[in-house]
Amino acid sequence: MSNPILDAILAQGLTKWKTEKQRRVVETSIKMFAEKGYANTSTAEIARAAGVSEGTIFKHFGTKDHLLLSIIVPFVNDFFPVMAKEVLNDTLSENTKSFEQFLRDLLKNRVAFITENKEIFQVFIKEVIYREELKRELVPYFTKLVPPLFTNIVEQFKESGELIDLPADRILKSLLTLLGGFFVSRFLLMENYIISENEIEDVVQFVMNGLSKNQTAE
Amino acid sequence: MSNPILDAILAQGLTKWKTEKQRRVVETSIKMFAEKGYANTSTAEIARAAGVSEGTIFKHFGTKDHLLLSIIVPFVNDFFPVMAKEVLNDTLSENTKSFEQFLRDLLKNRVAFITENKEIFQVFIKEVIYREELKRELVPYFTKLVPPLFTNIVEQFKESGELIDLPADRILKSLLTLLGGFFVSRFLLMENYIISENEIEDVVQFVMNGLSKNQTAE
Amino acid sequence: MSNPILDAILAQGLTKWKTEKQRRVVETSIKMFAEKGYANTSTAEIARAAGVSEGTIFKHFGTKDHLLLSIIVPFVNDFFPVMAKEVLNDTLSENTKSFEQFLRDLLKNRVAFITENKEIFQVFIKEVIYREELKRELVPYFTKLVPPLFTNIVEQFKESGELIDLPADRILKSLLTLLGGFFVSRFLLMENYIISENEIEDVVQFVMNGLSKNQTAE
Amino acid sequence: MSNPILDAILAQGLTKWKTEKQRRVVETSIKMFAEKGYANTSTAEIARAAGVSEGTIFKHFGTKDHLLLSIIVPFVNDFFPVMAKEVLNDTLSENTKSFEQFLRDLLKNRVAFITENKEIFQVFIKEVIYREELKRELVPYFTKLVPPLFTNIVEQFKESGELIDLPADRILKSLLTLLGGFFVSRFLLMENYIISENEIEDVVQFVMNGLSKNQTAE
DNA sequence: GATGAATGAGATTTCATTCAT
DNA sequence: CATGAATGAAATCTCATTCAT
Repeated sequence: MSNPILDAILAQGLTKWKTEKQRRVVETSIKMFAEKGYANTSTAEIARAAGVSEGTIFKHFGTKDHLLLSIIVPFVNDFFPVMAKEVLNDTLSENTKSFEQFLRDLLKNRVAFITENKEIFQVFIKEVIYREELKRELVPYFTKLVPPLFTNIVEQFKESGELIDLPADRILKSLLTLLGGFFVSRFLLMENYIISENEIEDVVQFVMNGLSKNQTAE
Repeated sequence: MSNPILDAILAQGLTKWKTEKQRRVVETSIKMFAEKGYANTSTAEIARAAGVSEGTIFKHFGTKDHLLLSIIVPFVNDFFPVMAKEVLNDTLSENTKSFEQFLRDLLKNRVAFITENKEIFQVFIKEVIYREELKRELVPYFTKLVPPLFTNIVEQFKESGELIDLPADRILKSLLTLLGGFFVSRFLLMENYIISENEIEDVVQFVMNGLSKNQTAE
Repeated sequence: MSNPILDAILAQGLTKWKTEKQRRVVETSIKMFAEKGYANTSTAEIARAAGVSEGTIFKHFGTKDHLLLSIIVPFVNDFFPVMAKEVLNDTLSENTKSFEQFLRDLLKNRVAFITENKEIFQVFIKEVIYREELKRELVPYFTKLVPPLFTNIVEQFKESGELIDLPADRILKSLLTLLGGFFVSRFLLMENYIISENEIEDVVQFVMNGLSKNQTAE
Repeated sequence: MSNPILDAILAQGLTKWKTEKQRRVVETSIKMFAEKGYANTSTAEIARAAGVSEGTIFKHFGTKDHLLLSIIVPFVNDFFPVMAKEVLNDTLSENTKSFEQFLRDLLKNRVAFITENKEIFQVFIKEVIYREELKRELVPYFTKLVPPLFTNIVEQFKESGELIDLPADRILKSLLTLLGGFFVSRFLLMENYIISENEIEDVVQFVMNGLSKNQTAE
């Protein structure tokens, strides 16, 4: 039942790094893990690039693995909960008149967030995909956490008649697959790529109307 | 300008593995690279699991890196060209009456292919995402190769009035993003997952009509 | 219930070292562990003194700890079983007329054996005393194994009237304490010390008659 | 000719530890050294367990080695001199009528002392046996110091006719070997073992009369 | 006096690769 | 073609010790 990585995730408070050198280690690690991957980055390289001794890294983070978690955990703690509360509820209850608008706001918000944390996002995705143990522990965490966040919204707009009359889980599967592919392709495959408002709008339109022509007219 | 990996890709003929032991090495490597990633699999482990000596591996493959390429290259050589010729042209000229039908056939075909080569697909994706040098060399190869394959088809169905009136590159971006997300999520994140006909149909419908309700009516 | 070190002890067959280099590693380790102790001997030192690379050590022995066991285990397997069968039974049934004679023979035999394996004996004792985990696993092994070997003999000579009329366990406790102290002091504290026939005879006399004067006569 | 450890032993006065934190460091070190040995206990562990900073340890003790000496030296200074004066002389001149009684008193006294200082005794023995340099410096110290303490007594009781007519050094060798084995086995191998009056009496009887039956009779 | 961040030397361990058989 | 012992470079990690605060 015990899940050490999730335990670590939960245990990690909001404590930010105590010293300048620790901060430099984390920042450097993010950059190097994002570029070459965790397994291809040595602690010696990190130490050199961060201008600290290797001892310092291990003094503070214990193991290289825990250094990785020290990067991933706060990101995970920020990414989904924030999505849950700030984005979903706030957006939904006050401003949003339509699912289309909700989707547009969500996309803009998450694109902005990931653009700001692009390298951590890369590290996170790469390691979740690459390392079986991380996948085993984190993927269920998401698949349990994320769909419920959206189910209510989808149901609501199905009732209002805006969304197609399919079971919410099937709607979400398509939607999340597209959004996942969107983020991964844009932030992992196309580096240095900047997502424009127009592109977000294309995605929104694609989600809403698909590719066939005469959806609306006549 | 020289590109060693592409060179290797092109140089590699259709030669299949000569000896039983070589075959076992390749098969074992695929399994282990798929599960733990290239960087986390040692040649000693492969040798043990394949029941050969480490010497044998290096006799045949020279380096561990070349062993990886010996796995990836034939896969790449199969995946896209086959897609190009067999699927696209054949499908298009003879059977296909609509883009929707083309998309359905393409998806079924590629789902079948990847299901058969699931582990190699995992190795391929993981390493392309994980290792900068591989990404730098292979991603442009795809972005140059793949869109042209589809441009004609998209244009054709735009003219026939089935597809929305957007520039082909924007249509393709949305489409390929979705399809990429579909394959990656189904084959990398959800292991042991079997894709049903129904699910393919859901994707097709989503691509064609999106999520909003009143696509057709009134 | 499982006991990894005992498992290793039992698993270890009579296989002697396969290669010359491995033999040199073991021999060098014994010398260095005996002199400076396991914890104060680095694998780098061993490699240098044995004329092999560090890699070779770890290729064959896996860990430094397993190298230690590779030394201790065959020693343990030789020391006690041999004592049990060859020394006790053979000596007892055929040659021995008295407990005194049995004790004399036993002492000579074991002194000869340990003199031949002095350094391994030192390593063994030092590590059993020094490291809690080894003690926890090996001490019960001895306290279960050794006393039964002697109980019969003691009982037999109690009946024949040669030995004092005390419970065998109390006799053995005194006897084994003395013998243990004898071996440890002579082989661990006094190095380069050679045990003479006379000294063995003194021990035998001490065991039999103690230090008080008027044991026998008048 | 200079002997740093002996120098330290002599230099160390009766100064007890000045601050609470120093006391905690020493106490914690004794426990941890006794359990895992000096070499397997890090100063970081000691600091954590003692609730002080690592800096504090080095502030007071300079080096880890000196911390060990700060434990061993007062013990050595207590153990033998006290034995010399209080036990030997006092006991001898006033109360003791026989060697047997002297031995009994000595054993009771030392058993009580070591029982009280069991962990320090363990540290002391372990490190003397384990580390060559300590052995080289401390063993001669004992072999020079201890036998003279007993020679007079042995000679006296040889003259009085109680003890066997052997050279004192041979008598002492047997006796000290037994006593050493007794203390080491009881306090190092059998932990949590409590030595009873009966057991002491058994040892005394063994020393005086040995194991053979008809010492006295007829 | 006390702290604990930082260090660097060195320890153990891993691993792709070589090569004699 | 096949082996597996051997290597050495590099990786992760440990730890006594220093020092600014």
